[in-house]
This record gives sequence, C-alpha cells and structure tokens, in this order.
Amino acid sequence: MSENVRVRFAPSPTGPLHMGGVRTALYNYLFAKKHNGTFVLRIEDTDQTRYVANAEQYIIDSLEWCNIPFDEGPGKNEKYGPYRQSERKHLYKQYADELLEKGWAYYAFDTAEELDAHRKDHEANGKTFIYNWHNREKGRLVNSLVLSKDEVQQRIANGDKYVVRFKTPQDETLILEDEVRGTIKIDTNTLDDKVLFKSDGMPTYHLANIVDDHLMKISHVIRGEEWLPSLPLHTLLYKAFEWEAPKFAHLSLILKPVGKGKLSKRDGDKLGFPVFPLEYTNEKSGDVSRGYKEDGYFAEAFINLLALLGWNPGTEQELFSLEELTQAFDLTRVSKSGAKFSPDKAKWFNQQYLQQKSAEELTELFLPILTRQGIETDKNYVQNVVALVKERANFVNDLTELSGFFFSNPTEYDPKATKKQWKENTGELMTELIAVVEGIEDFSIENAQAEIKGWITSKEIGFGKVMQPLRLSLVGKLAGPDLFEIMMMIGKETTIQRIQNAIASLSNA
RNA sequence: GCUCCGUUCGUCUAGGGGUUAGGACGCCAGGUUUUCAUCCUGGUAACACGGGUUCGAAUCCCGUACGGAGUACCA
Repeated sequence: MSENVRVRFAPSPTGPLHMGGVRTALYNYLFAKKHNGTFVLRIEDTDQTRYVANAEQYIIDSLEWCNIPFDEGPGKNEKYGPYRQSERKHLYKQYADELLEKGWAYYAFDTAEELDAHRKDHEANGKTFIYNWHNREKGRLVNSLVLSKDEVQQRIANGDKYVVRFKTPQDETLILEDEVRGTIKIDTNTLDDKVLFKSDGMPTYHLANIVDDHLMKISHVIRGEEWLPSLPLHTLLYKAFEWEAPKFAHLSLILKPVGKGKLSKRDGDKLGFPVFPLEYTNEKSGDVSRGYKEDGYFAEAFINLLALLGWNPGTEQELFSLEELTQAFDLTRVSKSGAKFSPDKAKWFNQQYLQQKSAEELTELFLPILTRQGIETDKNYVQNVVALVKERANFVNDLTELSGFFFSNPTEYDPKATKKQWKENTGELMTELIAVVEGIEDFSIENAQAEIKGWITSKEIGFGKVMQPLRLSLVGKLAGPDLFEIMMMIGKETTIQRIQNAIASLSNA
C-alpha cells in the first residue's frame, strides 16, 4: 500500500471551508504523508449556480494556515491538471459517451417539472419515486430505453434538452468494502439511475469524480459520510469503465455540541466558538464569520483537536505534533460514529499548546496586540510580564486582560472585593504601608518582602489585612501573580502612587 | 416513508467473549498559591433496550428504539 498512495481533497467552492472539511483534508494529508504519498487538491466546481468566487482561495489559505498544504492542485505541480473541474469540462463528455456506447447509460428527456410531478405523486401515495429503468416507471419516463432509436436521434437533433443517466444493473447484490466501516451490502434494485451528465453540458459530481480520480491515479478516497450512499454508484461506475477502483473510507460527521444534528455555523454563533478555520466574509451579505485563527487558536492546537475528533491512536496520548500525527495515523482507528464537538476541550487543547510556548515566543505574538491598543513599551518589559501571567492564559488574547495593570494604573476597583477587603481602618494602614515602601532603599523582591512582612509581623495583624488591600490597590481586583513580583515590575514610584490612588478613592467615599 | 450507516460516563474515547470497564475534557472536593489562575491529589459518572448463541456477552447474531446521512440536471 505504501507505493503510490495518492489521495485527494475535493471540496466544492460554495463557501468557506467548514471545520469538518478541514478534518477530512487533514485525514487525507496524514494518510498521504504516512505512506509517502501525494495529497491532491481538486476543486469540484461543476455546479455553476453555487459557485462562490473567494471560496477557492479561502480553502487554499485555510490548508496553508493549518500547515497541511497540498502537493498537487490549482497552480501547483500540475502534472495531472488542471485541477478545477470547470477547466476539465471537455474531458467528461467522451466518458459519458463511452458509457452510452457500452450500454451502461442512456439518454433521458424528462424535464425537471415532469420529474417533480412524479415525485409529488409518489409522495402523495406514501411511496418513493425512484428513477429506475427496469421497473416501476416503465412507460412514464421519457428516455432512450423506451423511445425508438430514431426518435432519440431526432430529439437530439432537434436540440431537445437531455441528460445522461447511469443504467443501474438489476437484481444484483453489491458487496462493498469501506476502510473504516467494513463490508456493506446493497441491493441494486433500491438504487436509482443517477444523472451523470447534465443538460448544461457539465458532468455531475458522480461522473466527474470517478473520471478525475481515475485520471489522477487516486489510490484512496477519504471523504465525508454524506458520500456513503453514493458508494454503490461509484463502484458500479468503475466497473462500467473497467477501471480499478480506489479504496474508500467514509468519515463520520462532526456533530453540534448540544442537541441533535451536524455542526453548523449557527451553533458556533450561539455557543461562541468558530466553525471555520479562518475568518470569512460573505461577499454578498457582508456577514463575517469568525475563524479559529482570529480567535487566537494555534494552528497546531486546531489540527490536534481535529485529529482526535473521530480518530485515536489507541494509546493515551492526546497531544500530538503534526509529525507525530503523521506517524500515528491509521484509517482503521477512525471511529464509525459521529463525534460531538466540544468547545471546552478545544480550549483545553489550545491552553496546552500555549503553555508549551516560551515567554519569548508569546511576546512576539502579544506585541502586535499591544501595539493595536496603543500601548508602546519595552519588549523586555513585555516579556517579563508575559512570563508572569502566561500560566493563566488559554489564548494569546487572554494576555491583554491578564496583564493590563502592568501597563496602566487601575481605574476602578472590584466592588465585591472592595467591600470585603477594604475596611474602616484600611486607609490608615495603607498610608503606613506607603511609608514602609518609601523606606525600602534597595527595591528588590527580597528587601521588599522582608521589610513589608517584617512590618506586618510587628503590627501583629494578619497578612491578609495588608496584602489583600494592597493587591486591590495595585491590580484593581483580587487576582494576578505574586504581589512582590508586580511591585518590582511597576517600580517603587508607581507602587506608591497606586496605593495613594486607592486610598483616595476607597477611603473617602 | 424508503435505503444505508451508527449507538461505552454529560462530551471525546480505550477495550472486540472472562477487566475492580481505562484515559481525557467538564463538573465537585481537598492541597499548593495569604489572591485568582495554573499545578497536584481524590471523587462523580457509561456498555440504549429486548431476545438469542455461549459455561460465560459491553464484546458475536437478530430485532426494537434512538441518532445520523442519503433520497436533486448540489456537491
């Protein structure tokens, strides 16, 4: 199997790439890399009515950001190109004709309205309309199986609109193999004769897909579960063409975190998490959808969490680099059932990755955010700040909230904490503390600690009586790193200043 | 409706005839941090149901229920 593994990710450019799509791409990528194979990107844009101009670039950018770039695809290494089906349009007709000649397909002249009427009719009788040449519909459908040869010729010559349909064989039981699901049995009589070639001259997905996978020498088709019902058709198509079929693997869907159904953009909006890798602006409506990248996720974390959603290595390891994923990945360990997405776990993954980063790395990421807020400071200072607060952060963006008091004096004090910690005599105590702080000649952590703690001990009052109001004065709330660290960072002057501010606004209210 | 796929703690999952059914997220409690978070320790909690097969079933088979997908001249 490790020879000539070629897989493809074949999205339709109808909008931004959903995280489920990214996962499909990722599994393809991992499988390819694991087997020294090739990862192909093919754009399936055979439906002109749903085409969205910026979608293809979005897909490419997303794969890029996730660090799972394709080896072959539009504009890259095009030895089996072109890779946009719209640009391969001329290829498909001959294959439809081949099937027609071999008797594996036929012309159908039924209009959309007629078919619609049939469907409604059947529905009214509690039945399902199946366009299936060999039974049920004899005489009601207009196609080259019931029309005479001459009539067919004439209709085509007249320019009548027609489609080409696959002629599904009768009374066969298909035994299909899926790499993740095992054996699937299907009775061909339950299948309908799918359209292979549309009246607009474009192939449908089914035809284009099989032809392209064959032409591009795809060895493994790893795709979403929504394609499982098409597997019999696709298998039959390979048979009809007398081509060797690739192996298939169908991936279960990513489900919404709460309730039923598959994950949708709405869930993200409602529960406050992105469903797209990158921010996306809808060209028509102007709507902006948030992205994992913009929400502060690391690409490695995003990939890691996606990989574990529906796959596991069989060990208890959960944190994987892309390299490790590639090594560990195995299609047979992909789970058959759909997985509910958990925003909490996603956050945890990001936290894990953030904690692994050094203060230096995080500072590089944090600096632009500070600049955007108009805070210009010394990089070393920022790095020291980051070192102090990073263990409290899940996202780089959290650093803003966590470190604000390092850059400016508190302007308000947490009311609840104030009520609890700022008592009648606290003002006097803090005034005394100012004197103590002023008296510290060499303002180092050791000295400050020794002086202040010594003073508290001599006053014979509890540490909390001083330390909590002090924290309130310096930070504005009861949170944050060690107080002495904070004092060193902001310096003696600012420390005193902040205590004075606190006394002014909290004791004279 | 019909066809196909699936079902282990709330969630992601391990386990595939004999296990105290394991881990992770979440949640709860305790410890550390005179704060908060982190961190550590512990706890909570699951084999959908009913029939078989078997000495023995979460595990194999059948059925039911529930969930999902498909049922387009969309992909």
